[in-house]
Amino acid sequence: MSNETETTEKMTAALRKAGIRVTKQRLALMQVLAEASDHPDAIELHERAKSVEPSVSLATVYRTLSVLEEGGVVHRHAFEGGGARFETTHEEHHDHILDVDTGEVIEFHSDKIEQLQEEIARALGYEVVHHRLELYCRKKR
Amino acid sequence: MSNETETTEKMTAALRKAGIRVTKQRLALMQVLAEASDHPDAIELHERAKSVEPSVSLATVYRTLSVLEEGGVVHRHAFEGGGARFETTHEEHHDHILDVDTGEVIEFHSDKIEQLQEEIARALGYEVVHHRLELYCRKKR
DNA sequence: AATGCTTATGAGAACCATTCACAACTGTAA
DNA sequence: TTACAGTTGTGAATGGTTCTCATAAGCATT
Repeated sequence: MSNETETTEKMTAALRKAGIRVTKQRLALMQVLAEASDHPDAIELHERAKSVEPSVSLATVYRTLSVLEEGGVVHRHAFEGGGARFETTHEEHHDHILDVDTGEVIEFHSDKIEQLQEEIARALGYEVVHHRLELYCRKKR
Repeated sequence: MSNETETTEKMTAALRKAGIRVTKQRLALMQVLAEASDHPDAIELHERAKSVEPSVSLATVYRTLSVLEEGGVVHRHAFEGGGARFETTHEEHHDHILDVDTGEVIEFHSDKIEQLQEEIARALGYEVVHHRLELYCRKKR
């Protein structure tokens, strides 16, 4: 059994379980997302998905991404400049460093910062629903 | 001498100093910005500016906001949902809490968080050019 | 005050990412 | 295999923002 078939079967099972119909378009996009280690935008995901399954339309990419986002499978990021970029949800929450010169995205996490955020919100009578922390950076030389 | 005239003169001087032509549209928008204590978007600023000087067009609002942003007079924020929102640059840098129910914006600042950000970036070989920290919150009850 | 040069303006078209509308198609359960 | 609800591709619509271009206005110089 090839790896491809294996992942496809897993995805099929996951969709069935969630009561979402298994279509070739959805499988193609999910495969592309699973293989992506960067943070592609919808256009890029559309390109990649088309090379797996040519019948995928951009509208379906957007529709599927919304479904997957609601299901907690992917995260949508609105970094500065350009459209939304996506990544598959993985184990740990993290924030992002963006290289302002290359556009590269680096992930990081700080419990201390998260804790301080909670404290600040609490002191003002709020509780944090979610947050956005992006460091726009330049490589030191 | 009325207060209005006084601020108008100050703004006129500031524009002249920066080598930017003084127009009634720019004065109107700057007055509106100076009076705003919230974080209005371009449409809202256009509404307010029109009530001061009816000839202000939306295009000019956008153009002027860009000029003022480049000059460091205003900050542009891209919070989740809807268009950009603006505020006049004041003394201290700060981040934002957004009430997810009301859309209200609260400003806060944490030296500790800023310091941790620097440390994290430095450890990864980067220096922070600017950052974005937004806490999407709900009022505690 | 009139001149001339340059920049700013209003109106509406253009843009771009994203969503929508709808008729055709397809997955799924019976 | 059928029937029906969920999904799809296409192309049009949307909404915020920027652009184009002819006209208007600011400002330094007479």
